[in-house]
Amino acid sequence: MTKHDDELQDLGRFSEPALLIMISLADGPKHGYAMTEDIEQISGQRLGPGTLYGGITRLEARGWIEPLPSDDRRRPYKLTTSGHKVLKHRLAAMKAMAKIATTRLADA
Amino acid sequence: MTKHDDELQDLGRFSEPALLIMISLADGPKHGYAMTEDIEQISGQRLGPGTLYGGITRLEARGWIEPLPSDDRRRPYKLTTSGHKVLKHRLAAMKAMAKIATTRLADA
DNA sequence: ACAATTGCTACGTCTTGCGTAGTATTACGT
DNA sequence: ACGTAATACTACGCAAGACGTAGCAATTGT
Repeated sequence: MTKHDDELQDLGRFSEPALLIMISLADGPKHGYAMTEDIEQISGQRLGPGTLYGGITRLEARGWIEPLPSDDRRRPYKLTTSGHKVLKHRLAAMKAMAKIATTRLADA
Repeated sequence: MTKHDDELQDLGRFSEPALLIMISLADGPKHGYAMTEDIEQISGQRLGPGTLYGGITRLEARGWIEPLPSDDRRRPYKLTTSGHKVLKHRLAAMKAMAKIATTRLADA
């Protein structure tokens, strides 16, 4: 497996919160609190601070998101190029899985 | 929120492994080892025994899958009615999220 | 008979999820 | 101007899940 594939393959535990955070940033840069509200809008679930900022920290450590220079107490983040690529890849996999699964449920 | 909604909403950490296991069973009953291979086929990732049987145990505890009478040393499981419903709901949510996210990535 | 595969159990550890508490700042109503 | 609510985080800690390793019995293939 190439190094390139490693990055796309090595998703670790690509958890729900981390995914939601990245999707939230797909829109454009946002700070934590804005993500909470955006995620609540699109998914119906509100992440507590522990979940949210924990996820943000891990995503930053992986290089999938990065902080932008902040003027005030807000800490905005954006998707990195790498993060963008990973998200895209992940979404394609999700769609493929959902399609297979739906067919299976329907046939059974 | 009604009790019915609770069941659909309270997904806990509806993790990747647990989802894969349920999708694998959407096909029809399978035992653990067969799930491993099926999951590898459809998702490209092979779950180790710790991940797999841990997930199975938790899904059974939640009442989303249940064991079938076994003739030999294999332990087959099937989706319960509740599990079927939860999976269906979950897939719909996944698709909706994937759609939103894809649009966001494309527009940005 | 021997090796490989099947099928699972039983751990232990590391990572995540997630709730709570706390703090400081801004916005809003009265 | 004052109090309250909302904004925006940090820090902490427990619980649950992910995941690897080791081990073992039964079955299959050569």
